[in-house]
Amino acid sequence: MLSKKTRYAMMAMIKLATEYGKGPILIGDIAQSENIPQRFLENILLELKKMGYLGSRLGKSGGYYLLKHPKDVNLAEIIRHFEGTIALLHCVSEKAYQPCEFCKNEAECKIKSVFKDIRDYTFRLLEGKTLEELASSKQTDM
Amino acid sequence: MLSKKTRYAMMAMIKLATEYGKGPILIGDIAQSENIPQRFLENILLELKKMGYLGSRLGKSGGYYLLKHPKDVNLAEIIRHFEGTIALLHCVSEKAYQPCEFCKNEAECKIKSVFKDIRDYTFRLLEGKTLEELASSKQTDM
DNA sequence: CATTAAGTACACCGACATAGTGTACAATAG
DNA sequence: CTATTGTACACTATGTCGGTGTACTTAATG
Repeated sequence: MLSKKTRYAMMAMIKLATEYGKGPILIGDIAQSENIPQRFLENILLELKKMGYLGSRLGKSGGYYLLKHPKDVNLAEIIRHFEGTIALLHCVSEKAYQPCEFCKNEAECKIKSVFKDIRDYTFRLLEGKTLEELASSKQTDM
Repeated sequence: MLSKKTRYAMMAMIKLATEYGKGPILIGDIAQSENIPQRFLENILLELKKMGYLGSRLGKSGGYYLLKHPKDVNLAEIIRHFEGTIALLHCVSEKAYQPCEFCKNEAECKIKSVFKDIRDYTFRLLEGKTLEELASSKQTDM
């Protein structure tokens, strides 16, 4: 199950994608339209900024805005950052791989192949979902 | 990411499947061969017993044994029980469905369809992996 | 230049989940 | 009867999640 933080991050990014090119958007506006506690959202947006996705402007008429083009950001990257990995087991993760702590012989492990298959499928789908696509279908929010 | 408890449960079940029909297996033997802390494993086996998968015998020559045939138990049920759901979002879960707390119009939500797709694929694969299949390939452990 | 509206920084916190452990008891084989 | 096994369940240590508190910095505007 994804954490709230991850879901909030996705929602905020999609919102910012729908407003792409319109200049800075207030945290408060995002919080309100996406139903996210504002103080929590501040932390998340700051984190997304440090990841290089967002820019911000201080002071009056400040706010956050997408730095990258919506077609260049997909759900896989966002989820991977906030969840640590896409995979259900470390031993099948690409970016957070750790050798299995139990397996005596990973190559022969049949469980591993199922989870690897699941991770690959999941990754492929999430990677294919760009903010552009998600924003365009957004009469409604997530 | 799956919890240790879930992984331990899967491993213990596979181990018991490899010993299916051989009578009760000691907790200690499972703990040792699968590298699971014994006291923790006790809790897990008890839980699996309450789920109806395992039987047990007390006293000398006691232990746990699979009640169901290994071909009648799959990974999906085990994971679902210990993780609560297979899905990454409640709103796409079959067994732990909850309406999306954010979505104003779930039917139109494009994110939902991706996660539904992922859940369905994951479930299909895990459901197809029976203990019988996993035990037969088990020169090595998970 | 003062005021006000924004984001920034980061420490802190309560609640809950995870991963166990302690202790005492009950059943069974031999 | 006794040793060996599982049973029961309360407890605990640690970490993560989902925030909040407080003070500060920057920028627009009038």
